[in-house]
Amino acid sequence: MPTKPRFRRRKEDRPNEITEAAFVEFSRKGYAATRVTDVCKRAGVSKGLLYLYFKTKEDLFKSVIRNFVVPQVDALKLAIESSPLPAEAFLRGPFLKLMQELVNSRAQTVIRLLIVEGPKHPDLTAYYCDHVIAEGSAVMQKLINKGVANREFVPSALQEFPQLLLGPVLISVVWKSLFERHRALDTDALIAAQLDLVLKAIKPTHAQEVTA
Amino acid sequence: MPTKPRFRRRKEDRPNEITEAAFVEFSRKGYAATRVTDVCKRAGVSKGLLYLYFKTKEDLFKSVIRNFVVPQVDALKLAIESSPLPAEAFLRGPFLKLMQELVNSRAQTVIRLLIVEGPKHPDLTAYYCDHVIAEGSAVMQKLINKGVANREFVPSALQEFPQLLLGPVLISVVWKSLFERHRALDTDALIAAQLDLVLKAIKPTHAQEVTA
Amino acid sequence: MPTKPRFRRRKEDRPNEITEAAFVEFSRKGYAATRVTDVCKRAGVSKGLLYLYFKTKEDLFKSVIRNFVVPQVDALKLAIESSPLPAEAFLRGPFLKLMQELVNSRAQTVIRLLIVEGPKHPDLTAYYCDHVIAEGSAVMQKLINKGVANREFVPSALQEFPQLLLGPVLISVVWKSLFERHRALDTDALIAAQLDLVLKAIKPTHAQEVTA
Amino acid sequence: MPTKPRFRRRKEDRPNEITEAAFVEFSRKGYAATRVTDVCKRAGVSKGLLYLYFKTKEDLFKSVIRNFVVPQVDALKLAIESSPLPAEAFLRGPFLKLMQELVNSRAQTVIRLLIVEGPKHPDLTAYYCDHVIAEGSAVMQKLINKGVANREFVPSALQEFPQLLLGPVLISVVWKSLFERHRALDTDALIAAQLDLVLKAIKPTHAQEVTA
DNA sequence: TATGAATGAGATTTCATTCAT
DNA sequence: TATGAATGAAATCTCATTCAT
Repeated sequence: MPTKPRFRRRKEDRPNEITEAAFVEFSRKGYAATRVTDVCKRAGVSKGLLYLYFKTKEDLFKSVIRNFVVPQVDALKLAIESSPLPAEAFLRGPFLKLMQELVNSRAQTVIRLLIVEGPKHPDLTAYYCDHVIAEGSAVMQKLINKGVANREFVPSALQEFPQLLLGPVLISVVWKSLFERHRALDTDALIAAQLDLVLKAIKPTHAQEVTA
Repeated sequence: MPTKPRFRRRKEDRPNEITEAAFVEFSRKGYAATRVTDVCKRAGVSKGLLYLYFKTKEDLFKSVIRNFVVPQVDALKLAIESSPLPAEAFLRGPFLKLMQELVNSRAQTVIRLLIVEGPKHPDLTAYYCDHVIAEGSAVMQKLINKGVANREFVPSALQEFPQLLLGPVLISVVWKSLFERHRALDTDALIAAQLDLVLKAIKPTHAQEVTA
Repeated sequence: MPTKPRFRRRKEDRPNEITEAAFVEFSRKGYAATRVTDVCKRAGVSKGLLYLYFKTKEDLFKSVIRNFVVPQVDALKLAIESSPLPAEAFLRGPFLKLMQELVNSRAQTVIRLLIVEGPKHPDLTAYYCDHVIAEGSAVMQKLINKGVANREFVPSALQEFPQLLLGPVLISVVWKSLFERHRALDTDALIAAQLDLVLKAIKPTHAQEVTA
Repeated sequence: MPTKPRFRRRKEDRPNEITEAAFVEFSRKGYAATRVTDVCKRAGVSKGLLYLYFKTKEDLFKSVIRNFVVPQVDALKLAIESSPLPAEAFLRGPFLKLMQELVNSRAQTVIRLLIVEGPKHPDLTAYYCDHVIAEGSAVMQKLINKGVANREFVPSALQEFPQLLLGPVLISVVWKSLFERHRALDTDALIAAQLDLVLKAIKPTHAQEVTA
């Protein structure tokens, strides 16, 4: 068997391979504690090559965030917009599942990294704000509004603050990274509970139905 | 013998002064980016002295967290236990105010620091878990249960997951540190909205009351 | 067989093209701060090709020096030897002009590079010493001596140190690279002044002429 | 005998010790090729300490230049201004000696370093221009003018370009660093020759004296 | 010939921690 | 107690050079 070739020459794949490795390292140790060398080792690449594709460590970090964030939001948008289900059914079905999965996905890492490093990178948070927060909120808002229009829901503050649905997701993510080893939390149940409470609050009561 | 000269600080104050200075520095730059020297400068103390009281930078960090966390929880416990108000009135009154204040208090900093550094310090998160999470949850749970016992509230998942009330607090804290400069968020309204929705969900409806 | 296509450069030109590009880069940033990559870019050539012609960066440097130095000296030699003018007329005419031009020519760059890198490359300075210094001095010496023989000039230390004529050239070169932006210097006048003073010193005075 | 103490605690001397060491290293290898580590080793100091006193390597370099330049110029100024000698006697005596010594002094190194690094550090050359070039020229100019006023000298371009006297000094410095090992040059004689020629040119001739 | 992706040694700089005073 | 000069390990980043293609 031949020795490992020193050169591999795969220009197109390299940036992704490196970003992937960086994601893993960052998610384990956080940005500051991750050494560029470790990323290189994981990617099976020399330091020089990493710096060929990413001007600085910070650059690499931004690339990690951007790479893993956009697909998620797009998936959500697509799911909501293409679904024929009525609002409540959609929320209790695909939407709940998506939120529950978020907690165990890479989103967890990205959220933690953002919380940590965000304040130092205004351009990154601006990007995130526009592409994730704004679009995500808009899409959820549209869904709630559709329900109100349908008479599935009564008007409520949720129309203004659709992100309330994500409160337990954030709690879960933080919990998992901090307390999971000390105390279990059934994040699926937590997220479902919030959805349930909120739906109970915004669904017309019998009295209202009668009145209407 | 004369009294101690006033310009000479009493040594017992030193650790607190240092912790206080460290809090400020950590909250501005985060743990990794804070230099011990800066903490010393702010505290008006030499490096040697700091290392007399705190074995390592990490040690200092833990002290910061512990110092600012316990009083908060104690205040909450006291407020809940000593209040004569019925559950809903308490939630809509003092409790809401307390949650809203949390967002602008030092809690914000502590939460961010914990998220960042927590994973590296299991003992710290264990401590936090026991003293803040567990006690805080217990106290909120007792409050909800009291409301249920009173027939103010119907049974709900909130009894199992009282932390759902804090979802919007966490959202607010994260928002403030990341997105505030790009997009405003009325955190008071957000927190109030969640409380309102949840109360709507767990208060007996007319129908239920009649039935019951 | 058809003629070689014109868009394909003939390989014999490549080394010169590279040396030319290197000259430009070296003269802008100095040897150490010039990256081989930049030379390649300027020459429109890949790194591999550069290293085909020049074993190392140092090698390239030496080639630059040699390439631009020899023609200059040859021009001077030719000018002096083929000129029918008497010594003073030659000095005040073509020689002065040549010196003045030197300051703005590539010689400036070469001199700076030599001063910087020379000490590290004894073989290069040896080459330079033999081909530029020795020959240049000899040629100027011959000129002065001719003037003395003619009775245009009286004997003087200039016969031993003809390089004194170049003092202001060196001053000008250094000045231009260091101080020009802060303080202007009329280098043409400076060089002319030295020539004038020296000629005044070595031309026979009336008294001497009479005596003689 | 005890082991070498790790700490020496000589705050006041350190910057000078380090600058001195840096001077030696820079003068041997030039700025770019000198490693900070080498300077530290020579100074018997850790890298951290060097960076306590000098923010960057460049900073250290500037300090080297400034430290060795000012005393020289001050010495020249003092010598000229306090001397009772007539102009020619001063030039042939103390001034000649000073120029000759310059070649073998640290000035040689400083000049080489300046030529090499100057173009990259406009602030440094500005400083040098003001403190060395301007003041040096002014002081030489005053000397020449005094001689003209005295009728020791006739008016000449030397009044405008006193730096012509330094031409052979520059030649000598460059020669020593580049060609000395290949070909000897009697720099003392070279400098004296220039002075002699120039004086011959600017002293009144017999004819002129008679006429006048 | 010709390319340019890939290497890796080595440079500068930072900062938590120590300890002579 | 109290100081802050001094340490040195370790991190990021650069660039001359190589070699599979």
